[in-house]
Amino acid sequence: MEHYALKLREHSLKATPQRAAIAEALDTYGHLSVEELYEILRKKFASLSLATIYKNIHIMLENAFVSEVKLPGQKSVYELTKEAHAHLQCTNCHTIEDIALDMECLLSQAKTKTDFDVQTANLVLSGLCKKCR
Amino acid sequence: MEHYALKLREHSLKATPQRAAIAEALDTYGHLSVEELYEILRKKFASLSLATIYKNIHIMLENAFVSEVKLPGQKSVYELTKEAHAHLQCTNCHTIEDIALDMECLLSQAKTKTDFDVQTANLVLSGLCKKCR
DNA sequence: TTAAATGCAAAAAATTTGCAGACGT
DNA sequence: ACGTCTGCAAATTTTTTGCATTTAA
Repeated sequence: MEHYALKLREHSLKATPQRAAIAEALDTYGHLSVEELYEILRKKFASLSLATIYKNIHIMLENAFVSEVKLPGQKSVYELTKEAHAHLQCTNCHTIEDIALDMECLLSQAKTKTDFDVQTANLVLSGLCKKCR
Repeated sequence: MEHYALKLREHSLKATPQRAAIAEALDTYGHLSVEELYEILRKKFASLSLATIYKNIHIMLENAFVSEVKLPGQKSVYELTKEAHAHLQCTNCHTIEDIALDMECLLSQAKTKTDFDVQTANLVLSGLCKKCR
């Protein structure tokens, strides 16, 4: 997928096959933990090292190619960086869904109540998905 | 502080001195990581074990005596469970502040846009505090 | 008195580091 | 060709576990 190579270079990342595969996996699955990425990529690269995953996740976070999602009571998962959005997770089946929410109503409250100059918001909503309800 | 012993028992936790000290430290400092708790309590209990901190944080989470706060790019910190609230963290000095926000404006959006039955919200706002601005 | 908690040591899991050889640009 | 990346092995760091002893209720 030359497509991922391009995206990588746009973020000043050398386009190695391992990195393209990380990008592809995240694009396909949406949200993956380090361990999950490792298991998926191992099928493609028999000699893949976990250290490679860690090193790449780090540099990809620095370059904002991927973003970390911290879920309550679970390991972090990673996703390709997209426009800001919140996450919705089912407490039963643990499915994660992206959701675009207008945060303005919160930011205005925050502006009134604190002296902070708020720049970013990280929001995770938990509940029951349609199936598990 | 017999006060903390009572609170602990209300959450079905045996009131050991170590647990009361964890409660007191969290009450005093607001938000602490495992390592910070360990360093603080060690002054009071020379023989304190890190394992004791871990075991207690776990059971206190189960019993909702404490809550975990996951901050972007950092280790989790813990706080005494209070009514739901969001967190505000300075990206420069890393100070954490609690803030009560009315989330209704988000929950109504979520209700419209998804099939989830949303139960809880975890929100961390990041920005610059008054001093660091 | 009894179930549960502590502390210790060891084990396991997660993450990081250094380096030689391979590879992208 | 150069600087960076990969894979490996080892080192670190973080978290968990088992067990003997102590302790809260």
